[in-house]
Formats: sequence, structure tokens, C-alpha cells
Amino acid sequence: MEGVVGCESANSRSNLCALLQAHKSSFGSSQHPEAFFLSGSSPSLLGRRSMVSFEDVHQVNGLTRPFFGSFDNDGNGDDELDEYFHQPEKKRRLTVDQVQYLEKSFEVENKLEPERKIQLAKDLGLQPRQVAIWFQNRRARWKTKQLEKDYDALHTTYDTLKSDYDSLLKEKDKLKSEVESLSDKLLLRQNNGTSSSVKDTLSREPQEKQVGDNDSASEGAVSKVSVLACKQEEISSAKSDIFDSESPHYTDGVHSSFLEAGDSSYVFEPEQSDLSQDEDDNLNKGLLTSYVFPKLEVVEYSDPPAPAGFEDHAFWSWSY
DNA sequence: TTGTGTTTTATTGCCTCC
DNA sequence: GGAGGCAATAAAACACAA
Repeated sequence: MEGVVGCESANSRSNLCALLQAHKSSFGSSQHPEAFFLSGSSPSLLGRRSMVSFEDVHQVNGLTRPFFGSFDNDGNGDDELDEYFHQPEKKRRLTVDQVQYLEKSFEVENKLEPERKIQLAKDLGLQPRQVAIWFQNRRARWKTKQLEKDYDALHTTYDTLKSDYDSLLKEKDKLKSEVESLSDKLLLRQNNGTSSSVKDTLSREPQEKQVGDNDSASEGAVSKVSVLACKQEEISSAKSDIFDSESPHYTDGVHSSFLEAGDSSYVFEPEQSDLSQDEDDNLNKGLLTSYVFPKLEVVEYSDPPAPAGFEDHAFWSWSY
């Protein structure tokens, strides 16, 4: 038989050992020590830090006592008590049944009111303190699991957003190069010495398109840029789900015409583009804006989420 | 069998609440 | 000031590969 008597000599809050010894001497052979703790004696007598387990009193030679029953006198008498009280302290695992019972109780309510604790202890043949410790440790495990779940969910969200962002970035680069090549073409046409002004050239272009003399590259660029605008709107709305309107990352109401800022890269990137340096270019781009891309508006977009991790982002926050 | 990593039980110290 | 909760940690029990 293994008994557990834990006495914390340094514990000023509990004079448990003295209590136990005093109580032991008062035990008759017909009275089980558990009755001291479970039959209405105030558990507070034990003090908060006390740890006295009688769970193994009935576990003689590997026989597990029934823990749902009452604490009947097993009739072993003083010898067993003596043996019990002189066992070295040993940590004992709860039985599978005890754990299952506690798990079910935990599912119902993961906090433990004093009455429930006493009742559980009674049902399981454990000390109230052991039940409390089990719940405390169980809450800690539950919390860890929750953190892992939350982390996984956030990571999945992050991966999705990142892949969306990457594909948009590729598309943006592709469109950027198309815009550049079209601008070059336009410049070329302008420099070829036509008698008409650039403006005339530009204003003629829609009619050319209407009669079928279409520049497929230009048309493609228009449609693709429109697609880009739509996608950016999607991103904007997705972002607004994450950042609130007061977020410094979101410049509410600040919309720019595409290329108006003289920088075709501003869609995602704040850095300057080479194109913005050329004044003639700017003129042409302004014309392009008013003609080729008259309705294209782009919400200014903050820096993309860093791929190397998302811990630093303000929107990754835990809530319980 | 033994070394090692993981899980479970229990303690300690600090904090908050009443 | 006592009771109870939590984080950190110790230590026993357990699992498992070599």
C-alpha cells in the first residue's frame, strides 16, 4: 500500500502535519481517515497548500478501489494506518476512470466552485485539493491548445493573403511593363514628326479604335489595367477588414488617378519609379491618364505584409 | 536496459478580489 | 488577510527508440 502525506514544513499557512498526527491518534479502527476530509469536516482546515492524498489507501497490491462509491471501512485497522502514514511521498497518477470523470466535468464547466470541488472529490475519492490542481493544470493545457489553434488559424489566413498578394504583385509587374512599352510607342509616334500635336494624336485614337484599327496591345492594356483596378479594390476591402479606418496604413479618401503621380509603381510600392523623372513623360502620362485610363482610380496601398513572419503586425492580436 | 523526451501531478510565488 | 487563480517550474511517471 502506498499512502501520500505531504507536509510542507515551511508552510506557515498550514499546520497540516500536526493536525494529521492529532487526528490519527484519535482515529478508531472503524473510522477511515478520509472521513476527516470528506465527511463534512471543513476542508479549510487543511490550509491552502496542504497536500494529503488518501487515494491509495485502498490500492493495496495493485487493486484499485472503486472511487464512485462511499468510503466504507475496509477493516484493515491500525496496521494499515500506520503503514499508510509512514509511506514516503510519491506521486500517483489518477486512474483512467478518474480522469474521464474529471474530463467530463471539465467539459461542463472549466471552473470549479467549492461545492463542486468537494462533490467531485467525494465522487472520485480524491482530496478537494487534488481536484483543484487537476482543474488548474487542465485549464493550462486547454489554454495552450487554444493558442496553438489560434496560431494555426492565423497562419492559414496569412498564407492565403500572402499568396494573393504575390500573384497580384506579379500581375502588377506585368502590367507595368506593358504600360511602359505603350508609353514608349507613344513617344516614338510623337517624335516621328507628325504635323498634328500629341493631343490630336491622342484624341484620334478612340475613333481609330471604333473603326477597327485597333491597337491590340493598347486594348489589352486597358482591360488589364481595369482588372488591376478591380483587384485593388478587392485588396482594399480585404485590407479594410483588417485595418480599421483609423489605421495609419489606410489613407482614407486619398485616391489617385493611375499614373497621375508620375509613378507607375505606386500601386503597391512607395518608392520612386524612373518614369517619374521625365517631364515630357509626365505630360504624356497626364494625357494618358485623361484618355487611355480615364476612370482608373487606385487606393493608395500600404506596405505589404512581410513574408518573414507576422508577429509584428498590429492586426495579429489574441483575444480570449 | 537505459537514455531521453513527453506527460501528468504537484509546488511555489505572485497577483487579484472580496 | 484569506482564498483562489495563474505562470513557471520541479519531479515522478510514462513512452519509446537504440
